[in-house]
Amino acid sequence: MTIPYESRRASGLSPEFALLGLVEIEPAHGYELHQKLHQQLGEIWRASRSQTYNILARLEEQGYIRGRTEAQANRPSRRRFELTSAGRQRLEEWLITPSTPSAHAIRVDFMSRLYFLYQRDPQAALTAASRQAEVVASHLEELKQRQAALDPQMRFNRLGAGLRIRQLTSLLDWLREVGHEIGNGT
Amino acid sequence: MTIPYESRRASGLSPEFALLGLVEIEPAHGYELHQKLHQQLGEIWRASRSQTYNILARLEEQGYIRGRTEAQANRPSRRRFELTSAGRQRLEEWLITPSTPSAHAIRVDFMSRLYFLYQRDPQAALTAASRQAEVVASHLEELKQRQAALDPQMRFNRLGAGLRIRQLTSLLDWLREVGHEIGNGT
DNA sequence: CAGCTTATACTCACTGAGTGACTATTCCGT
DNA sequence: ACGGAATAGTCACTCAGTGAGTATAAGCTG
Repeated sequence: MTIPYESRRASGLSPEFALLGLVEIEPAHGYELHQKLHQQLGEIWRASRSQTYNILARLEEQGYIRGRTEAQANRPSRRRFELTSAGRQRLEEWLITPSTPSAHAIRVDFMSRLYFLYQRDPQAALTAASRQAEVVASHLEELKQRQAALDPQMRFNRLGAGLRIRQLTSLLDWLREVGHEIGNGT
Repeated sequence: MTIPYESRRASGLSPEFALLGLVEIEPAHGYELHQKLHQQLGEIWRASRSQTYNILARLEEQGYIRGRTEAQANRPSRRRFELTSAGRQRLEEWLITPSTPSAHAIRVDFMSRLYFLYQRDPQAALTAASRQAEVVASHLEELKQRQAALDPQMRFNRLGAGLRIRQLTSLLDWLREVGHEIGNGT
């Protein structure tokens, strides 16, 4: 059995879905997508240009987007990408699936999801935020129990676990605040 | 001019230095190092066995460690690694250089440093912690200013920046607590 | 108006992170 | 006696991420 990609690499996030989302809003070529990523989600993702192209190439290879070369007079020709139906499906699935409860995943993956959901419907974003908060909260409980069970001798392991717990706690606060902020339109 | 490795990849942390540190304490072979990494720093790093071997291979290629194959009767032969002088130098340098001020770097890179420093001399660990706290604090100020300067229209960029600030703040609290905890020996 | 930088648009070759599957042998428990 | 853990390591792979390079036209500067 082939283990699906998502579970194989819960970390290792890249702006893959953000690019799918941008392409869905409007088909565009790589250079343009890279710019949008920077302007609109620049505090979230920091992909280099070649990284953006890399991801687009992979997405095309995997059949989630399809690019068509457009020749231009007086300019380098370019490839305009659009979603395939597989890509659309993948995007929709991502939009309704909470991120893994790590600080990093929330900051990049969840934030991207929130961005796209909000554009469609602020209410959907609100729902996503509270579902995400639940996932984080339950993971937090789990971590707390695990820490309690850690060998007290393993001091640095405990400290490490303690940091995680703290970070998740402040993450949770933030998630709830985001819910509020979206709720009452600023 | 070649840009040095460290600044090229401030993120992308791997248990590279943790392995150097373990080898310094006691020369060992890969399997053993992997186990120690798990037992002693398992809450911090989660490297697979092959990942550990990968890193060891690279470290050897780069001249930081040197491995000698030991044949064993009735067991697969193994390679015992020890630090080279370049490796020792690299390790010492790492030990006195604060981590980049991101949550992830603190959790893995800084924690590892603290672990090794503490074994040598709790006082050194204390110093490292307060130096690290300074670095984080100053980065935090920078972020706050950058957030204030962000276009308020870019709501999601602001939210993203806000989250970073929160995470860094709780990080800083934790760092100071760690200082205390080390200070009064429990 | 010659010459410089900047913007457009993409390609390539690379190092490094991280995983899973595989090879072999020995020891241990049932 | 026999299956499974433990010991010890290799291999081939995908994905993350960077820097340098290619080519052309628009814009501006002295």
